[in-house]
Amino acid sequence: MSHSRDDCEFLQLHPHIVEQVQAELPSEAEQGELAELFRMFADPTRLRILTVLQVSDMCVCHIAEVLGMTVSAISHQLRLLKNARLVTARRVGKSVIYSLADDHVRVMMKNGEDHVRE
Amino acid sequence: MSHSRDDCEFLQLHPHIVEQVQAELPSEAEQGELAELFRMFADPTRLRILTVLQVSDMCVCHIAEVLGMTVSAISHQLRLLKNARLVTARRVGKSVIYSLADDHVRVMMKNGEDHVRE
DNA sequence: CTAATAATTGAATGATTGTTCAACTGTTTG
DNA sequence: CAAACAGTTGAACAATCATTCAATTATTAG
Repeated sequence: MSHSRDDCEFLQLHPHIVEQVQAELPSEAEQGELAELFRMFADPTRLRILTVLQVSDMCVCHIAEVLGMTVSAISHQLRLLKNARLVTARRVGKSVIYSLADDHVRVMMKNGEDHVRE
Repeated sequence: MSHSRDDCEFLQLHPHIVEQVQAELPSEAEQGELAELFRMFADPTRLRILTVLQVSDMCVCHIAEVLGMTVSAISHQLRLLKNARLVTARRVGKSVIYSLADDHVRVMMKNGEDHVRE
């Protein structure tokens, strides 16, 4: 590190602020989980899948058709969304129908949209 | 594509569902902006920076110290957060003090935390 | 049982990205 | 002015990741 701790003059005026703030921070494990959750919404394809499922439950085949992508690509992303408990799957005959896991997903997306609209 | 549109029997029962759902979807530009917003929260370091700034405005030097990372690494991430209008910067002497841009950031994070806690 | 449809999976590939390092710009102090 | 501090920036590197392709599982129809 070219900047070591003692380089900062400001720190000498507030010698305890670093420890104080550190004490208030959530654990790294919690932050990691939170980052993983946001990461699910951070990819355009996953976001579009979630948007589609807000309109209607759908089989993989339909989702792929709506988004103009391969079934394989969609299936890979659905697996991530399912592992993150953002969607659930139920089998109906040969098809597997995916749904949003709960309303929290809608809230998260609505919140993001509000911020984008400034 | 190994699965073409006409392969799906379900589609023949609901021939217009794809077009109906497509018509309700937001534009790709909107979805892209939304994904970019979520991407800012999707990295542990950026998330920790935002958490630190929730406790107190801080100079780059302090943030680096609290998180145990180099000033350079923090500065790179702060640039992304500033471009996304999630933080603002003001110069005070030799230091640059960073702050959360607005309360929307807090809302977004609180929402994510609620979902992580199930 | 065989053929066809629906979906999943693993490996490979190309693109993106977070951190490091070194060089650089601003600001203050002597 | 020169020296020191605070922060920024660009290139390079390693790691992560989304998509493709091919092979495979599961279900249904003939």
